Amino acid sequence: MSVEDDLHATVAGRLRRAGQRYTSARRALVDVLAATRRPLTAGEISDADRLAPMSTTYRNLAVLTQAGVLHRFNGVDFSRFELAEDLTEHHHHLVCVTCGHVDDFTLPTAAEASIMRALQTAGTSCGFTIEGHRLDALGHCANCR
Amino acid sequence: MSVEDDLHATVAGRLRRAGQRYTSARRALVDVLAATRRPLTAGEISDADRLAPMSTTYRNLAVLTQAGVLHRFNGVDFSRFELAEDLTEHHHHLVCVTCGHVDDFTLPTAAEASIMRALQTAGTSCGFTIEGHRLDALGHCANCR
DNA sequence: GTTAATATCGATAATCGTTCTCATTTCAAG
DNA sequence: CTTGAAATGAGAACGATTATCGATATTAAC
Repeated sequence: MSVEDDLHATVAGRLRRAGQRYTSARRALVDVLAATRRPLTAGEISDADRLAPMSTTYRNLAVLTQAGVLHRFNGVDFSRFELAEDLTEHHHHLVCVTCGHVDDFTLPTAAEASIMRALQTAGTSCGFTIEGHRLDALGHCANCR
Repeated sequence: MSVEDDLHATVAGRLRRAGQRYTSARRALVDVLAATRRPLTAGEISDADRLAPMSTTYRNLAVLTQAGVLHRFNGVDFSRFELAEDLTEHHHHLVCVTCGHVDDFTLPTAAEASIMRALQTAGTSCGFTIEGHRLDALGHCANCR
């Protein structure tokens, strides 16, 4: 069983649990995101997926997000989507403040652990239950420097 | 000179440098944000500012952001605005993924330093020049738990 | 102070990413 | 096959944000 089959099997399971079907349109959408190392906008996904209709793209993005397959985060301009972290690996984003380009990167597990410890401490003192975090590095990419 | 006067003097300077005036509407907007410990949406600011017209609120939010007085932050639902960090202090956000509420919190300086060190290392290997970071904790607030 | 030049205000229209509607098509089960 | 439920796709609707433009206020020069 290839790693792609493994991914699709996991996605199919999550959709089934959510009472949804794993149609070819949704499979194509997952393939697009699995082939990229950065979060994509709905327009980029529609383009990459042979210009699928926006209504279908948006609906399936919502379904897949609801089922825990995708993760949505809001940029300055558009929303972007990526595979949920437990389907890939925990990572962070390098955001170019000039052109808006986003790349992925990872931190050593020791750094991750110390961040989560610090957040737990701060969160409980504010009455929040911390479940995750979002750490973006802001700067300039090679093109915009 | 009170701390509020100091803030207003700094804001006036930045607007002047940007070729803009510090009008009473803009002063009122800064006062609203200075009196709050969390980023506010345009609607909240308009409400707090005696229901100022949305068009004026949005235009002044854009002007003040352009001048480096405010920082725009995209929450789960709407955009939110807060005073720029160099006018207050470096801090992070607790974001409730259910209701979208956002609170501020700070980390010990040791934790901040180790985060920046880790980001510098990761950034240079991707060709990015790192200038800052954005760390948000995601979870549930006291109401939504 | 007056005045002219210029920037801001505020009501409204326009924009645009996103969501909703609904008739048509696809899918899975019997 | 049939049949019923779910998904699709074209287009309308929505809503936060932005642009427009005449009225108003502020600044600077006299």
